[in-house]
Amino acid sequence: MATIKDVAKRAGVSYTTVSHVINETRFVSEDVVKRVNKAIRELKYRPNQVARCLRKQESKTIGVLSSINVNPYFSETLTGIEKKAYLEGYNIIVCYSECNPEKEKENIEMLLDKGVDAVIIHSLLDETRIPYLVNLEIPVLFLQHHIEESGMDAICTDDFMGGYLAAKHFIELGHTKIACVSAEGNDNFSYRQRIKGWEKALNENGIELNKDYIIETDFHTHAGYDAFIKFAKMEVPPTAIFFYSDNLAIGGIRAAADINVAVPDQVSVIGFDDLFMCQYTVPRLTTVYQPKFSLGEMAFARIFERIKDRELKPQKQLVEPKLIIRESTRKRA
Amino acid sequence: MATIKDVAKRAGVSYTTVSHVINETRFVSEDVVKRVNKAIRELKYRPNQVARCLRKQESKTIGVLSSINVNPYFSETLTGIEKKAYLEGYNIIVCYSECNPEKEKENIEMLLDKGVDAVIIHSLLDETRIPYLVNLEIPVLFLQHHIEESGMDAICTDDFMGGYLAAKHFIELGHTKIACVSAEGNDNFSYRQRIKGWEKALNENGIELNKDYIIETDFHTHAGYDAFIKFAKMEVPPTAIFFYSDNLAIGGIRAAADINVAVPDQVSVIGFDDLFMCQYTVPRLTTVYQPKFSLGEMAFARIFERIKDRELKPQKQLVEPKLIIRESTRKRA
DNA sequence: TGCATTTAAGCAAACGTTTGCTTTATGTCA
DNA sequence: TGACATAAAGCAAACGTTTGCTTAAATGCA
Repeated sequence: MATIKDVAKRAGVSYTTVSHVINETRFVSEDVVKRVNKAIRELKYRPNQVARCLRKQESKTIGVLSSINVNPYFSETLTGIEKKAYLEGYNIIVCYSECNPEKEKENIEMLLDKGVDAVIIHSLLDETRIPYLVNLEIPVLFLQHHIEESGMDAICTDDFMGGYLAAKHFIELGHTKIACVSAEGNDNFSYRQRIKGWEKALNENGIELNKDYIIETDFHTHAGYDAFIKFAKMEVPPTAIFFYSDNLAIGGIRAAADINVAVPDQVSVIGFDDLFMCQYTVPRLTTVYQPKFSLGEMAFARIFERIKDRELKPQKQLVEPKLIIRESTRKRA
Repeated sequence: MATIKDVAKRAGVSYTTVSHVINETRFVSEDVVKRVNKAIRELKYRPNQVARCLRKQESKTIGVLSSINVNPYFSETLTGIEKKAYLEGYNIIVCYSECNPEKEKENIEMLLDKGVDAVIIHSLLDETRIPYLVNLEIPVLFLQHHIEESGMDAICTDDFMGGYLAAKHFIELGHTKIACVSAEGNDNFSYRQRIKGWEKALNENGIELNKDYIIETDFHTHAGYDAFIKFAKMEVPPTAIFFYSDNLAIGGIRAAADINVAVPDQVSVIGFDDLFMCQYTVPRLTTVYQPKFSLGEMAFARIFERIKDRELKPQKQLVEPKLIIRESTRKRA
């Protein structure tokens, strides 16, 4: 591989000048610019980013830490981040914490060692693990997670609104026995918000929250399957079920088919995310849409701003979710 | 951030010695080792990987180039790569070519500029774009793609066998009007193999290949939907359809539901990949399983071998697929 | 004791850039 | 013509490591 010195030699100038030609950091006479560019072309020279990074202390690389990758939801967001990053000449290093605090911490350290310019955290980490994040010297942005007063950026779907919309839709359809399947309980920031919005809609309409109608479980599709069956077997089963994610809801409607419960005739179902797959399930899934791809794009756009202007104050951006009505919900019989 | 010089000063030794302590590259007296390690702990020193990379010409980072990320199949493979990489202290930079030759090339160049130690290509790139890959000085490995004589490693599912298994299953169930929905025609290496295996099974059983029973389309779920309807509307519709991917097959069975064609009673359906989702569709999808996660793990393991021993000759590894029989296939009525 | 050998650790160049400071050549003006 | 300003480009340090070569001290042996 040719270096800047090879280019300089071939063009008959100092390598300082070559550097200035490449970066357009000071005036160079037309004639010299031409010679340098010619040499660059002839040698197929490309600046070594590692050396540049060492000298400039910026790597044009950002780290993305996800918890896992099983849910297509994560990939779509990642795609949004990557797309925007590419346009600005940035690369992304992805790590999966697998919800393991040890791996999470190690990953963050690896990212810092590699000199990433910023980190996007798209991980359901619980709050005890924040301290070592707060005083990194690089910008940190949380996706779908927000920690008050943490001094970090956050971009989140308005989960409260999402939960509210789901419950309200059920109520408008005449349902009162409304259940909910969540992932992961208290650690889960999104869930807490959704359930609050949910409760609000119930309260506004004088429907009491029945604790038996809430199942907390994990985020695997099969957990949705099991939860549905549990509800169906209750003495007074709910007539409407809100699943924390489409992934869970898909398990739910599959369970319904297996035990001959008709969705939506007997039970209405709402999911969350609007995965692509919702358009292909039987029945097609009513769900709360969140703009996964855009969330990724926004995340990069924001972190890029912060990289360029280190004085910017952290902020929180909320993105509006939208109810998408398909075939899995219906007026109560 | 503390540097190696800070550590050296604090421990009262030269920074050469600190380096040797860290890397265990030469004997250092017990006493000095202790002092150095103490200083490292006290300063929370971590070696700067950028500087190390510049000097050693190895980055402990590999590049992964995917075409896109819409199919969960990609994420699962990526997860396998990441997991193995993490265990060896490697990070991965992911890029998406979006099937755009320009972006693909740019991405490869960016990866090289960043000094990645190897590249895994998980992209359906067509063969015209190979030349600039063959003489990179770093190992290159193709996932699910193989180019004869290219001098590059490859790890592939035995697509020929996969196609063969699918067709044979249909034949054993008594089907003779057997159709096929593929993605992307001739550029697609996997597809060509699958269709060959497919043909072989047909030939062995004296069934002629009916060109009208082959639809070539793209890889989107909706393309599977449309293809199913096209087949259903034929004068003599097929009684069995093999979809190039589960993603397409899922579209297909959704179409069946919409036009009241019973799967599997009227038409049997087989997919390919064994996506997680196959267990939750209605009906559950019979499919050709390929070990997506393991493929990722194998890919990293192999590329790691090649990084460590640059004399290794490129090789091709074939992974056996497996037919998973669920509910979408049945004996011909 | 004196010389050769071994042991432990330091010196400084190198990796490929960027950038503050300096130099050289040219032009301007009284 | 001489003093000074300006234009264009070069020099060399710095980024934080690794590593070949060297040095100083300690040891072995006659």
